[in-house]
Amino acid sequence: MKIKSVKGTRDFYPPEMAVRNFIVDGWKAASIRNGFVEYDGPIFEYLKMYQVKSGDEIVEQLFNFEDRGGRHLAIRPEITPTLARMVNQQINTLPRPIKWFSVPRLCRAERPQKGRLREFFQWNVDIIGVEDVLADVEVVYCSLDYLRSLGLTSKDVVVKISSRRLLAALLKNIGIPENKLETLYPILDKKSKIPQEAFVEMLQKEIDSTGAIETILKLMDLHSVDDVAGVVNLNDEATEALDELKQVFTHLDRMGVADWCRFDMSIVRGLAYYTGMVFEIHDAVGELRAICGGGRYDNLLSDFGGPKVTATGMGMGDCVLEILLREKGLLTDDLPVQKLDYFIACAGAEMFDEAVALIAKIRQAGFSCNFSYKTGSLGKQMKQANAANAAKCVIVGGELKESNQLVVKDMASGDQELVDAAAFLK
RNA sequence: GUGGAUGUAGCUCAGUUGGUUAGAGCACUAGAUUGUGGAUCUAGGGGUCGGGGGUUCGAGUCCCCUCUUCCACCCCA
Repeated sequence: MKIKSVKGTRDFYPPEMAVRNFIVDGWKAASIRNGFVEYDGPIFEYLKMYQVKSGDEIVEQLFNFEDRGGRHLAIRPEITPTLARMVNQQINTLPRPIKWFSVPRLCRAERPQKGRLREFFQWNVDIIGVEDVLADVEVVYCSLDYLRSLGLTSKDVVVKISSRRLLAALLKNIGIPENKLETLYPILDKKSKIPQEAFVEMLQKEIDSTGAIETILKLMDLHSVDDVAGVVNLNDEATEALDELKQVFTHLDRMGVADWCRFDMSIVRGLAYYTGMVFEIHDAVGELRAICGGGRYDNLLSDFGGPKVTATGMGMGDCVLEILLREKGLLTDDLPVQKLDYFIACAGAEMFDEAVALIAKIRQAGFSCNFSYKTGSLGKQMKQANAANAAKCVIVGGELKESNQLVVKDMASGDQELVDAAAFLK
């Protein structure tokens, strides 16, 4: 029976693995440049852990199962709950601030479509224990530092920034009752994804005051934090939240990434989990789903039974990123699969034993080394050396017996030289 | 979960109103080439035409079901 790969999964043959490593290695390097330390958790957790934050409807969207001990478990669809659990467990001994990153493999039981699969990798960076908005800014900066390192520019991607805190304060300011906020957030989040009329219609279902709707529409179109005060009279909470967000943009400017960023009140983010600054990074054209998203979540640790500790972070998936990089020509299919230091070619079967000894010696010296199992023609072995991406090819031939010498050939230049076997690798 | 499109070799695709033994390019393997790689030439392997059922003397081709992949919706942590 022929077994197929499972819906929404990918097989990473060496060329695909090279692409994955290219992306993941970049993520790790950027994390380290920005002072983050790596962590990881288990790939499955108690199902209950994901229900705490997202409710029962989440169960249908993740892979869950019961183990032989009757435990209800789920393959992780995100790593933030695991992070919260891990930090809570050792909150009293961990030095703060906690700046951690991870590149977990995640699974979600959703229907696959462009930029979304059932199994993927997601880069996460989080800062726990810093209340200052500088931490939020650092998370944004770190994401941009990575994207810039790939060759993307502020013409290719845009960071859309808003604040949950500001949004809540402004809505209350224009007479929206507190208990309406939760229903309004998902609607506002749709602003840029649906036609204007449909958006207004959805607002009308929830809000009676036409004045309030007009104000919301004006707010949604603003592109600068400085214009907010001109649309709404600010109460103390709104003023404070606005000052905080202005501070975010000031820091971004200091760090030299202000031209990548803009204020956009339609960035709300799905769940009620965020408490402060929120952001998404999109392709400039706006044709793909978000490359990256994140924000401040000050209540999550306490929601998971820990003390009240502030946190901010972001996640970036590999699927949309790969599509964008290909579109921009920053990812080619001929990415080098793997390099090899030495390939040993054996000129004549009678030299094979010496060749085998040499291979072991090279590997012991810490170099990568490969060879052909068949002592066919030398030309054939050179072909293999080439296919293996070898930097150098060592030919073991008559010279070894005649004068104890090896032929070392540089595969890139084609130059070759005779080297004393005793001095080789010394 | 809903809707639309799709499926022929590892990949990209031909395949006439239904008609003999289903083809090409690339890739792969071997040879030309037992002391020199990327090129060239020659040969070869590789297919239950996604799977199952039906119509027909006869199905890659027509019909039904199912699966996959892609796209959109729902959702997006």
